[in-house]
Amino acid sequence: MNEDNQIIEADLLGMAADALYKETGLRLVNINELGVAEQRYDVKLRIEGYDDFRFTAEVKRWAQQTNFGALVHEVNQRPGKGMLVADYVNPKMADKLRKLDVPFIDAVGNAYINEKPLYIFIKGNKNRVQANIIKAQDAPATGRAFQPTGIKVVYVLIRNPQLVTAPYRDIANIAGVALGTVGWVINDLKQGGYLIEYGKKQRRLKNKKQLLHKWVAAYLEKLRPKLFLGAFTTENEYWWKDLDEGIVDYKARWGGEVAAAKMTGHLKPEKITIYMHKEGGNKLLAENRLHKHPKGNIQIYRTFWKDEENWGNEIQRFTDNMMDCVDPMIVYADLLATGDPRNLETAKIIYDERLDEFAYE
DNA sequence: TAAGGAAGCGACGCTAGGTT
DNA sequence: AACCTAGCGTCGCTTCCTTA
Repeated sequence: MNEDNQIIEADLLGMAADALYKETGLRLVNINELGVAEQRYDVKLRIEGYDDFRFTAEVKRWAQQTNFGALVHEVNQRPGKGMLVADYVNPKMADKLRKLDVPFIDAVGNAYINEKPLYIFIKGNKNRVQANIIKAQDAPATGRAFQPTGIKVVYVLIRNPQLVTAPYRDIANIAGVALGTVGWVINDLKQGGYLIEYGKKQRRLKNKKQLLHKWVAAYLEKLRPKLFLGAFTTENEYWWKDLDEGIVDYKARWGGEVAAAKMTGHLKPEKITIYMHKEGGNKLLAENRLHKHPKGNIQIYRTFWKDEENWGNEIQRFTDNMMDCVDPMIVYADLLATGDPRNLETAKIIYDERLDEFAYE
């Protein structure tokens, strides 16, 4: 509801820093302002006196409610050393985070920081009323529009404006979700001010820019982690260049940096992101000698959209004939998720060139 | 009859509490 | 401290009902 998330997150950051100071006497200061493209994604921190300790914060309300794996994934994807800044980290979570060596601080003084001479581990501080104030301001994302299935629906609605007025059954069909889901999503969008109804059975998206940003955040948090198949590696460093458009033969597409490079020419891809359909996946892995490796630079995700052929002709207008790349919306999200400065720069370009204009009312 | 809404159900994931 | 387990809430599906 309240989309002043930046403010709330800044508050949360401040509260957590204060709490850490009270517990340890260490000051955490913000040395970097907002991120790119209105989406605040990250803030850098350092501990005063130890100039070397820099973290990139992942500010997270409702840390308890979010998927733990996704959370760790997100924090680890921050550039440099990621740090979770949360409203409240319960003891269980604290242990798990420490095990995985994920630094965190929360608003009630729990913390884990393990950097060379410095070792801090505080857990068990209770969730106080103060933290609850933040909670009270907006309920957790319990609305259906930004849940995994809702994200699918919103995606096809944004990409296919005519579809907004189509019968629920059609929307459900194209988005690949159940009929019952569509009503929930539409109502949630209405309530959030992202959709209006007029005349008889007419609907229209509203506030599309903000919707897009919300979609990106929700996509990264709720849906993409579920699509993640794993990290892979291969001997030939430039296999992806050789493959290029041939990737469509495997029913797969480039995402992230490769897609961004193709769209803007502003990037030399280091991490390779692929979205692949169920069919053709094994062939893709085998014929290109990709094998699983925890540190591999090839990130593979499942596609969440249905085959484009079923979408009708309207969709082609939006894909810009880049049939070997995923939608710019997804590329944009992929880039933001890395947090890498050059990627953020490129994300901005993609936003300006391919997303901003369509998002106008 | 076509379309949206509601009920009910199962699957899943998280939490708290107990046990080893 | 690490591991189970039961309990509970949420999500999303299918099916049925209501309304124009």
